[in-house]
Amino acid sequence: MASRAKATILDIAREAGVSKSTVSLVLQGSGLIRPETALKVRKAIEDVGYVYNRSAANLRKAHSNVIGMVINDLTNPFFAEMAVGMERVFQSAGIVPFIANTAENPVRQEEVLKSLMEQGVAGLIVSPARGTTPGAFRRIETAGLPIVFTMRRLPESRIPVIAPDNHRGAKLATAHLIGKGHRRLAFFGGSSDLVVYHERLGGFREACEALGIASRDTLVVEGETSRRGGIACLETALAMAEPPTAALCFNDAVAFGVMLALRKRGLEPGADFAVVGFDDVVEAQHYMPALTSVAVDSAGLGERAAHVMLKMIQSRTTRAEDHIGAVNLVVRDSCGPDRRAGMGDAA
Amino acid sequence: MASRAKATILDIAREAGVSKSTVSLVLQGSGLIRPETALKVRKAIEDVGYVYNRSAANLRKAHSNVIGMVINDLTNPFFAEMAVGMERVFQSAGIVPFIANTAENPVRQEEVLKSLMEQGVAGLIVSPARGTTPGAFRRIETAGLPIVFTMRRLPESRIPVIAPDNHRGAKLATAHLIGKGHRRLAFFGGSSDLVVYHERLGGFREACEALGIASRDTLVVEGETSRRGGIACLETALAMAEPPTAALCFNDAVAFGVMLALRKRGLEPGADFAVVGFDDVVEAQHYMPALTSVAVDSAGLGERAAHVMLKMIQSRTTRAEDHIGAVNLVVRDSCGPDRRAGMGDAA
DNA sequence: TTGATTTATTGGAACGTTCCATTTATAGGC
DNA sequence: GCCTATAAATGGAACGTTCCAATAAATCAA
Repeated sequence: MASRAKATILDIAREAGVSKSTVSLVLQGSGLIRPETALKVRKAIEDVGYVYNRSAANLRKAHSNVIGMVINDLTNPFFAEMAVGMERVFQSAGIVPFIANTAENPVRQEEVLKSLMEQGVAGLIVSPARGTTPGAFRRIETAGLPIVFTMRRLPESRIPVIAPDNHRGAKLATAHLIGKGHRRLAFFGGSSDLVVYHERLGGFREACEALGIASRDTLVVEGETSRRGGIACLETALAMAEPPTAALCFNDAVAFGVMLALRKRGLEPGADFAVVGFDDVVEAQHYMPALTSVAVDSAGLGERAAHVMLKMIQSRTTRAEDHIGAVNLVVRDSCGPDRRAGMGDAA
Repeated sequence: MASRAKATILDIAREAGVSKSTVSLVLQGSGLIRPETALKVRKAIEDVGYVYNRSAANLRKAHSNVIGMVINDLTNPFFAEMAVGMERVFQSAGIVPFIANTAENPVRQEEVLKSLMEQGVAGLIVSPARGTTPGAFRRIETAGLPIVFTMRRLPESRIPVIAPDNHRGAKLATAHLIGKGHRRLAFFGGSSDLVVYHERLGGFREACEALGIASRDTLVVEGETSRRGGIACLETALAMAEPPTAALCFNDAVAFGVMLALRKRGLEPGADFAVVGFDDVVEAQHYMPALTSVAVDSAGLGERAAHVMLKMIQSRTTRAEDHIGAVNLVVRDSCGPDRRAGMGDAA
């Protein structure tokens, strides 16, 4: 055990009675080597317990076969689903994605990006942490390293983005709520330092306006994008003089929180208060009641991001088109009609 | 932009008018350098847009500051929670963990491990994929690379394991069920190629035996460790002549599936059929009804695994003690008394 | 046979760091 | 002023690959 000084290609060469260059060629699967020689070498590789040293190789070769995937919140199942989509396409391209979590912390993100770059990754797929400064990716851009954003974009950045059509999704969901008869609507969760927030809120507002809901009848409550945030939003909203009867939530986690808080107050989500989520994570359909949500096809976005990255690497460019993924509203059981319309409120 | 030929410490040296050795020293934060010189160098580093090349450094230095974390199912929130725990301790040690997903695929696992090793990681924390062959980690062991398993162990391996006390957890949960008056019990989900499965099932059996449940009154249904698996298990069980009235599930995902399937049949989880989960993921407390589950402290296990790894790296050993984490049963609302047994207890 | 071609193999010079052994500059003691 | 001790900076040899240019061996055309 504690095997002394790890084996190098020179050890293999000695063992197999060939030159180091031959070994190198075999390792790269070159067709130039006579099959019997290759076999001999491969045997020697086994015998000495050799581990390829990519650091050494990277010193000469331009780039590695690893790409970094930087995610802002690993505990959000949404990102796990996206990661799985990416992995599917990278795997078939012989690329190994390494995932790193920033936990929404820009400082941590800085460290992670630095580490990934030092490691010599071939490209970066990033879902930026909240509060990322515009200059945070300058380094990477000047290094000419391919990078694509997923889900979130930065205010004024030329980096390509793969994201769902947030604006349309929010419009769809809001129209659904209004169609159910709701007249006092809320938008729950998220915060204005996120571009996505503005997109979704924009869709919400546009639908309200188009369908004749006065802006004084809309309520916007910022908050954490988590269950806890949802709970807080609902509390705030119900404390108002004329509380809303329905809410579009920034994402499913917030929606789950809202439903939880409703239950705690003895209100039935869906019947007493309508709620729509965003993202349509797998749990959405298993909740009680099942959550109506805007499906964004997370795995599909992941695949798309991976494809774009692959293309950028191959064509050694750092430019690419944005990609706005289609969305659709999945109607389940969390939005009944407005009950109070007509008869004051019961709560 | 597109700055060709990336800058090296030689470029910095030229820019700052010092030698490459000096630059290297500054990079490592050596106290040997005069502060003004260091400042000058640091400025030059900024100016040329330098990116540290860890590959080159690794060629001389023994090991890097990255450790690999290989996970068998990223979409299981349990692992995300564990990952977060690990990250907490690694971060403060200046180590960046790279996460890779194997999706329960031993072949993929092989690739991932290879890639991580080539990358020159300082250590590996692995939750092995189902169906991993005993020899899969031979390579890593002979290379003298520190490795620890989490959650799962391999049949006959000397690699240290960080895992919860599965046996005790299952016993606790089963005793709880029996205490509620249930006499026909099931164990749902998991499969016998997992050591964990035998541990949990063993605890279940031991409790049954100790508390006077005949083994013909117990039912064991293997199945996927997912919601889907849970649904299937329940269907199978209810199709029996004398179906069980309560089940211990292999993990929370299975339990969620069971509850879902119960609802679909018009049965109320908790009242009509008792179910207890394993792992106590965050969703457990938010479910309807809230799920009684064996809490294993996932984040704590992650932290512990990280600490063990850190110690192994520092003491450059490849040995470490196993660590069996404490468990406790969190009683919520998913297990009522057995209704069919006359009247059982009043709780 | 001889030279030309093709097929296999090989030595050596990079790649960008680290680190040891030196050198050079600075300060102190007398 | 000289010698010594300390502080600061430096050159050069690794580290384990890749890749080019060169060589050696085998094949072929004449």
